[in-house]
Amino acid sequence: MATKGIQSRNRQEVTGRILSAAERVFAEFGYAGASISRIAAQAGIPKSNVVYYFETKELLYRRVVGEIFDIWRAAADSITIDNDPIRALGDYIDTKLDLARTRPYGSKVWANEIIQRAPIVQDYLEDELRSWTEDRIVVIEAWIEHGQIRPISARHLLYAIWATTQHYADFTHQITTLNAGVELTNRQWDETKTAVKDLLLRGVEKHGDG
Amino acid sequence: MATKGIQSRNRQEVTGRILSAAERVFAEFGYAGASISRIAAQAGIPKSNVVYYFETKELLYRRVVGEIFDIWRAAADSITIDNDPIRALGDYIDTKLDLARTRPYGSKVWANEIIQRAPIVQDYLEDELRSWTEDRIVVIEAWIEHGQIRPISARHLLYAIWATTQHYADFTHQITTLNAGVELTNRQWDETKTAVKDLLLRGVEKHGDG
DNA sequence: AAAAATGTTGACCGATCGTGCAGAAATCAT
DNA sequence: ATGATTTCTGCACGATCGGTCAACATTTTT
Repeated sequence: MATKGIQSRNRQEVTGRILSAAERVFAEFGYAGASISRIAAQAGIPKSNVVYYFETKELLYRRVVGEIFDIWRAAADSITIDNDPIRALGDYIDTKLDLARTRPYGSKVWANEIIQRAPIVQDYLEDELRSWTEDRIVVIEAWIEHGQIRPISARHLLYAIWATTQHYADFTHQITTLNAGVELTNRQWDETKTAVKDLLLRGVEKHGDG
Repeated sequence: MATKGIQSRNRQEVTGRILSAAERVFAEFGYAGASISRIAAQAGIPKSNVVYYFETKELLYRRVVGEIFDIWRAAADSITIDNDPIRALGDYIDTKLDLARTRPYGSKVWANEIIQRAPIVQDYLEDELRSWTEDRIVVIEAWIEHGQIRPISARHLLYAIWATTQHYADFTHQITTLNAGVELTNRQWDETKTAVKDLLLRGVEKHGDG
């Protein structure tokens, strides 16, 4: 009774491989350019097997987008009214830059989807992202009212953090090319974290040249 | 002898309509998802006519990417060693945000291409973008040496400016959705310019709370 | 006015797409 | 061991893709 049997175990393993392959292929070819057969080849199984587990290309795609959305949402757990603003925002930037490095394909899928006007996941934007964003803005504006940070635009601060952190995922190829064609080293990723926080949070801190 | 005749006039008009339609369709569907017939329909001409003027989908695409690349390059004319740093960078941000508003499709095409690892325009990156970027970094580092700005990372400052300004083009749909579903007004675009410069240039200025 | 060059268009080709489906293979329940 | 259930796979379909081509229309050149 402890296990669910070999079939269930395989089901989870195969669907996991499909999702991972799909995230990569959707990122590298876009929704229209990603074919089910390419995803299947990337996962090492026949095309029909992908359809068996996810029914349609669109349903598979929604699962991929939903995963990255949930991960990003969890990354902002530090933004609460009781936390220190600079530390909370710094942690958020660090976490998002870590995700830019470890899950670049997910970020690219999201970027592709938004660029193309969210034809598939518009409901995510209107239901979950909108309320989520408003909640964070309330927290940041409370920090301002309490005199903990400078009176900047909370909304545009969030947008700037999203833009900058996701840039290091979505534009990895451009950054690598401008880095003599080699991927960023551990040290360079640390420098990136420091530089991004330095640039963005200077404009937030109360005392300019602390 | 003053004119080139009716044919030349039409040639320019038709190719212009095709390029404009292609920029939009490539942005909204990605390279693979953009079909020649859809571009033709957007331009109001038959598919064969698009092929007649641009031969292949790839050549048409390269023309579209080349256009936006040239426009962006010109936007950074203000970044020279003789200009005041804060004013020069502020002008650059203003100009790029204007372009985000007036040429959002071009920005999206570029984003799509880089996300997909520049399969078509890798030579642009290695030849033109690389040297162009190094030149701007030299200017910013000279400003630092002359004590005109704080010693920030010139490279990451450039990346932050690119990321943030292009975010308002590439993620227009997300921003609109988070703006109660209506496009940004003139006033909101002005607020955006102010907020972006406030956030990014605070970290650059020599005297923190001027 | 005739010839040449340029522009325009629909028909067509082989390839690939998403997906439906029948049946084989493997696993589970009894 | 046997039947039920789940998993897996090859094949076939209509649609669409990028691109070719020959026929036709218009403009330019002679």
